Amino acid sequence: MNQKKNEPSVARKPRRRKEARPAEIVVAGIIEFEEHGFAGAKLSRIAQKAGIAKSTIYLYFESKEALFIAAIEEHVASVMGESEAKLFSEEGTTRELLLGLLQNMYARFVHGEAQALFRILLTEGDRLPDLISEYHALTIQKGSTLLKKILARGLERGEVRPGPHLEIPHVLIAPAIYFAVHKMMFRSAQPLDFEEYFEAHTDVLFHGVLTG
Amino acid sequence: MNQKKNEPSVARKPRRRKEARPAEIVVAGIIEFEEHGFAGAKLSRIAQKAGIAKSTIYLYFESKEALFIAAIEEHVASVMGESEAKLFSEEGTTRELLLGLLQNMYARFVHGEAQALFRILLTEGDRLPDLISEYHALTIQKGSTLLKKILARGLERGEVRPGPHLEIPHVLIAPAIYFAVHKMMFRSAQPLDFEEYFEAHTDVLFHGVLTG
DNA sequence: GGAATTAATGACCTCTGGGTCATTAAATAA
DNA sequence: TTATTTAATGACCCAGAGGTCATTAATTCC
Repeated sequence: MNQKKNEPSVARKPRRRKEARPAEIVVAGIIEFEEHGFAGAKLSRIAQKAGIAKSTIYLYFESKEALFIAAIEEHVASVMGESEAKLFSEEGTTRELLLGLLQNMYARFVHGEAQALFRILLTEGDRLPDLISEYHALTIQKGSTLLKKILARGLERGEVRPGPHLEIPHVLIAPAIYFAVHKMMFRSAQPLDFEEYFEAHTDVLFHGVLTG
Repeated sequence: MNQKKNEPSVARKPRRRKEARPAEIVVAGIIEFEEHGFAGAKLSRIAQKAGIAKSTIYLYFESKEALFIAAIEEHVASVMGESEAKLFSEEGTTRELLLGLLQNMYARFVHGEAQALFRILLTEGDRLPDLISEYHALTIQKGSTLLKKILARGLERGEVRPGPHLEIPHVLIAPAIYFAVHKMMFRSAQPLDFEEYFEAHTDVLFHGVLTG
């Protein structure tokens, strides 16, 4: 059973790691999956990005699909984790609370790492219904719940006018998502100026839902 | 040079077409590309959808990439073609004009065929800068120009308040795009109710930019 | 220092999928 | 009816990518 193939040759440079490897592979994987999608991603390129051999990936992940899922899962957790509890601080005017929420959203989806994740899930989400649900819960669900609270509080304080937006707050943050989408599609063709856009968004939003 | 391979066998059913074929292949291709992206799309599956053999595709298209580009180009033209000139009819209140524009947008991007195209370009646009530019010109560019006109007219008539939205009208139609994106990602998880959403959108929009 | 362990490797296997081509049969011409 | 043209086919080719495995060398254990 022992044929004499695999005569390896000389000179390799295998310094050890171990705990670090999986994370490195995941990082390289995220980049590759974001650039090429699942089908277009190549394990050889991921390995290259991570500075290892292709076969090394299989020491830590069972398959391309397994790596994909692990990578997305970790990214969902790490990117969407913290920093939402303090947003609803009960202090400040409704205007200030909304402004803080929007700044947070733009920071995440337009400037931050969440954009890559957003793009991957938008593209490849059909194969990952569970992750989509989790992502939905961590972003849209959580965000709109928070928004509803802010609006309800504002209504009590007389700062927010009544209307259907109290139940469908998505409409209010939609321009932020639109900006992210626009950036993904048209960043080469015709980029939007962020400062102007942000001002237009808040301006319309405030005039649209605030009293006075 | 004449080896005796390809001993074909019996019984096929090749009734003729000819002018119809390319269009059929394009339709099957659009569906396949929308479902699986460029890299994930299989010519065998496209052929199957079109009811022909895989090799028949090569009678009409040079390669997978050529088919892809031809398919997208045709779809951009056919889906985005007509029906925008009459939107700005100079008659009616600003409110009515805006309402008409929004209904048109939702009809295209949420209910109509433009959604598939939108998804493909969002996913695969990086490889097609020219098509992206064309698409941008036909949709965003044209739409925002029209919106600016409506708003400018409204400003003159005293129906629209001044503000940064006059220059960045994207903010006003963003919720429609958001709805389409939400539908693409979360249609299984948590679909939005269209009627409610549309009402919230128009309500916030009108309060946000109209006077009185 | 030597043996056992194990992180890492690259040659190799296999199969899928884009692409080619000789052959077939329906349509058309003669 | 026969010959010619051509739309269509399926067998085939082959590169590339996912995945496997015997081998290697750094590390650890004694």
